[in-house]
Amino acid sequence: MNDIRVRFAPSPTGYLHVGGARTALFNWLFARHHGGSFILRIEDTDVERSTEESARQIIQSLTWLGIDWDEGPLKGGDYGPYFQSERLSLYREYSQKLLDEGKAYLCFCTQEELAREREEARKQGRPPRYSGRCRDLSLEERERCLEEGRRPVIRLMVPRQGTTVVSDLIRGEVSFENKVFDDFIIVKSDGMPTYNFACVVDDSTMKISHVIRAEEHLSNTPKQMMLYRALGFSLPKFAHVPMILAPDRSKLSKRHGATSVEEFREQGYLPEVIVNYLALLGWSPGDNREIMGIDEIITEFSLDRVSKTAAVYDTKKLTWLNAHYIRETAVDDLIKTALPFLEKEGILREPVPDSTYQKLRDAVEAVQDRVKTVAEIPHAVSYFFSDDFEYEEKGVNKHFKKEGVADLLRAARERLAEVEPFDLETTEKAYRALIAERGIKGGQLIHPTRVALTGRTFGPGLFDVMVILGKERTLERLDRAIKMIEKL
RNA sequence: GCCCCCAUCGUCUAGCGGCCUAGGAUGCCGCCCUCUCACGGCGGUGACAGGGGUUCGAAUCCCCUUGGGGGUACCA
Repeated sequence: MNDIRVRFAPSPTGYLHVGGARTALFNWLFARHHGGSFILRIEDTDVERSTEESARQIIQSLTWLGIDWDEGPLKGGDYGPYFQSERLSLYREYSQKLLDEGKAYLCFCTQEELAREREEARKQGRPPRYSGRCRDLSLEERERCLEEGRRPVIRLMVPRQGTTVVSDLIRGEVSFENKVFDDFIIVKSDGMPTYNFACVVDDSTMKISHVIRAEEHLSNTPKQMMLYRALGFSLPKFAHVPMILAPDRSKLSKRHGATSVEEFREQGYLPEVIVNYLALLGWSPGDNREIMGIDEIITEFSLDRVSKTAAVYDTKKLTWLNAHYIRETAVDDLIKTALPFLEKEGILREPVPDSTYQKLRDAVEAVQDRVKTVAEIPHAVSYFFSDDFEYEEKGVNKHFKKEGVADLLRAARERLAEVEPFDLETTEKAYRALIAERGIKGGQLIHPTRVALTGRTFGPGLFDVMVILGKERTLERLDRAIKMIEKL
């Protein structure tokens, strides 16, 4: 492992959504490509919104995706702890240092005062920036405020002149006039560090070499650079990856349906599909490859092939990719991932006995290229496991209400009764013979039979269905359908 | 309001001055295969936001406009 160190630093305030997952993935790919370290750090300094449950959830989602970390929660490492809430003494140490060196100061303004000032400034068309009033507080004034029990925040003294230039690996040089920034808060009145401060202290003390994060942080970067300078830390390299937008081009949020990794999992998407798809959102290998295995992506990944344009994620393409992977997956592996779904839908219970497993295997194989998600499998195979199904109305109208269908099915039933062994070849031969004798089109017999056996007008090849069901159940279902048709 | 970023088919993208009458994928449409539905194969639809420059030559470089996104919090 070399000295390339990157991190993913989510705040545990909700599920891991596709944007976060993509950021995590790019960091991870970068680390794996270069043989560096990938660190997971939990940014739980927002006491109000952070939850342990959310942290657990994020960790679970990352694990499911196969994004593993070299240092972080559950794993440890030489630069821990990896929860910011456990690093408070570190932030205290550095904020005190800034205070001692006169690079930061205590501010006693209340949130109400500040809000009022902002409002005032907005009305007058001035930028809503903090005035810097408390910079010049006298020692006495400070003492008095402290004695009154006011809880100050700590602000960084920001240079009023000059320019801060961010050197971004993806966007090139981006410059900011220092005067657009105010003396921003680095420690809140509850003693917790703000994002910009904790982030800098941690990235530096954790020896992060490349800060790869979403573009929404680009505007924060000059502030962080000011902190690096004030603290005497050396700068990491920055790379701001484009955002992922919801289909309506707005920022991703809860109201956009399935945006969390967890939801995609529940909907029957495969982790390797999410990874493949996400890798292609904002990055491409440079040629026309789209279906790429994880190892392939790792060897090809490079930051200079990351685009600058925000991407809208499109579940249509995700679904296509998922269907493709499902087709390519070995049946036994597919069954393994489908089992929880099958169980949930009451199709079967674990442990699956050998005899059932064989049937399950045949059934899954039969529907494998007909489903787009694993979650569709239970419904697709349900009639193989339950005799108790309804006939589709469309099928009844179209195929059961035809003249002479009952008679035709009766004839078919008699032929099939004599078929031995009952396999693909023999069943089809029997049917073809009957079709020829009657001088009808294949579909005229095959369609009503399918409705009789499955209740549906679509599905796997009819003879596959017969063989998987077995002779006995095939005949039973034909009998049942004939009876039903006669009552129509 | 101010600051920053971005701009190729509906969507994801290739393109880094001539190879572009702009390539691939997905979606959609049609045809073929076929017992249905899928799969697969073939074909079609569809984009350089607009305007100025620079250049022998611009999707590619520069400027403006427009549009989209982000930031501007005691959120991260």
